[in-house]
Amino acid sequence: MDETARRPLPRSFFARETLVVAEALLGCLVVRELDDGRILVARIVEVEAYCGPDDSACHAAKGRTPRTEVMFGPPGHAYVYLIYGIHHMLNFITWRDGFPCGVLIRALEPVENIGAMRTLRPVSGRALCNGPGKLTAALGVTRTLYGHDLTQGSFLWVCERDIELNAEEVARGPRVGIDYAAPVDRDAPWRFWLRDNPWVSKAR
DNA sequence: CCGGCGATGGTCT
DNA sequence: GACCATCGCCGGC
Repeated sequence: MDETARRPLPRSFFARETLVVAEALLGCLVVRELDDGRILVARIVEVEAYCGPDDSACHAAKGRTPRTEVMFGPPGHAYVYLIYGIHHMLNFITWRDGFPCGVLIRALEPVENIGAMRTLRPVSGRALCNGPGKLTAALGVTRTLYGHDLTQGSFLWVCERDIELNAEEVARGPRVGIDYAAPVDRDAPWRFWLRDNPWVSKAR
């Protein structure tokens, strides 16, 4: 990847409706700069949209709290939280200031510096980053990146896709792991993935 | 290959 | 004190 291709996507990319951003993120590259300067690159192959206070699956539906504070701010920032006491989840904040919503990154296809990823998460095969808790481990993403500005080109950012993507390559369906949500939200087809991509997470 | 279950800690009631 | 936007292990096939 050359230097121009590593430019971070601007805030205007994230400042669109969450479903639009979610689908637009497919095929894009996540770039992670470790504290020692090493650069890890991976392609986004699966995401889920969480669409504001009226979406009962969205954390912000339960109100504004210290944890969800970043969701209520401007788009283009990282929302990282811990789930089940073990796994970090990585989300990108979308749309507009004051409307809490975002996109969960659920699976990545490793592209560059895979050896470093396997040091951070020593497993073989596709278990490296085919799940939301796996990919944060493989990229060394923790709560220290909570609220991080994704448009600055440091530590964590996103680059536009470097491949062609046709509409028929994109699949969509209900989100995973939100049984507690209202039926209308449980059933909403707000999970997007690259059809047939082997790095997509196992449906649970 | 698969299904069930325990781990583990921050967050909110 | 309950709830989790999950994962890995273990046992059964």
